[in-house]
Amino acid sequence: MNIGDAAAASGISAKMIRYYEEIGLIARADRTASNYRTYSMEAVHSLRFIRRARELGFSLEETATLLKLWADKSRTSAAVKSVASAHVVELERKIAALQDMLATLKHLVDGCDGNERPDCPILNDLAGEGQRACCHGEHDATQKET
Amino acid sequence: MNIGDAAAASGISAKMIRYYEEIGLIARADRTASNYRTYSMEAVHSLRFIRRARELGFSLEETATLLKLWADKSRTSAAVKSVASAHVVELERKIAALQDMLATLKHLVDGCDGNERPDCPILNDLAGEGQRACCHGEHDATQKET
DNA sequence: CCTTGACCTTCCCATGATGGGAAGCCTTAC
DNA sequence: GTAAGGCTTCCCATCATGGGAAGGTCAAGG
Repeated sequence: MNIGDAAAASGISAKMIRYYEEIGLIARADRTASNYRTYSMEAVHSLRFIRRARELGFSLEETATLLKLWADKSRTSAAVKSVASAHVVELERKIAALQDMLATLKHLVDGCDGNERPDCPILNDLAGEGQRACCHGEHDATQKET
Repeated sequence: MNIGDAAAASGISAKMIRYYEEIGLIARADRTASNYRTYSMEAVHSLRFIRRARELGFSLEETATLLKLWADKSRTSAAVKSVASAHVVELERKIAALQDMLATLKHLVDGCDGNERPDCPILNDLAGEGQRACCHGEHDATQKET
C-alpha cells in the first residue's frame, strides 16, 4: 500500500502522513526498493486513530500520548481518562472564552443600526469611547486615558 | 513616548507593535535622531483599538478593515455591522464545533471507569472499534477492515 | 521500446499571531 | 565613566497544515 492509498484509507493527507513520521508520531514506514513508503492495514489503523483524536480536538502531543496508551496493553483506563479529562477542561475553557466574545459582540451588533450613517456603537466600543458595556456596567471599565 | 511606554499604555507588547507596523496594520512610527520609535497618544489610541478588536476575536485582517472604517468619517454603520456580523457567524461556527467535540468527549469520559484496568471506551472510540456513538448508531460505520 | 500521466521522493516556503533571544546601540542616573 | 536598562534589527520557534518545484518511478498503451 503506497502513501496515497493509505491517505485515502485513513482520511489523512499524504503530506501529513510524512510529517507525522518526521516528528515521530508514527513509526518510520518501510520502503520499497525504489524508496516508496509502504503501509500495512495496521499502520492505516493507527492513522485512523490519529484522525479521530484530531477530530476530537486533541493536539498532536496529546494524540501521541493516547497512541502510546493504546499500544500499551498494561495501561490503566485512569491514565487515558486523565488525558481526556484535561482536554475536556481545555475545551470548556475555550468555549467559555468564545462565548464571552460572542455575547459582547452580539450586543454591539444588536445596537448598531446598520444604515448609511457613520454612527456606530461597534466602533465606539473598539475605540473605548463608550466605556464598554454601555447599559449594564460590568466587565472592567479601566480604559479611560489621554 | 517610546515603544515601551506605548506598550504599557496600550496593553500590546513592544514586539507586537513592531510587527503591526511591519505588516502595515499601523503607520510607520516617527523616529528620534537615534532611531527610536516615538508614539503619540493618538497612536496609543489606535493600539488600544486593535487590542480591543483582538479581545473580541477579530483577526488582524478584520482588525485592519475596522481600523480603516474607524478612520473613514464617511463610513456607513452598515459596513461596520457587516464585518462584525460575519465574525459573529464565525464565532458561532467555532463554538458549535467545539461543543460537538466536547459532547462526544464527555460521553466517552463518562463511560470510562478510570481505574487500574486497561479497558477503556475512550481508546475504543479512537480505535474505531466501537463503531463510534455506541448507543445510537449514526455517523459512518465504515471502518472495519484487515 | 518509448511515451505519457499519475504517482512517489525530498526540500523549501507560507500561513497567523505571538514570544524568545542575541548582538549591538542609546540613554539615564549615579 | 560606568552600569543598568531600553531600544534597534535579525533570526528562530511555535502548531498543524498546505503549496509547489525538481526529479525519480511505475503502469498502461501505442
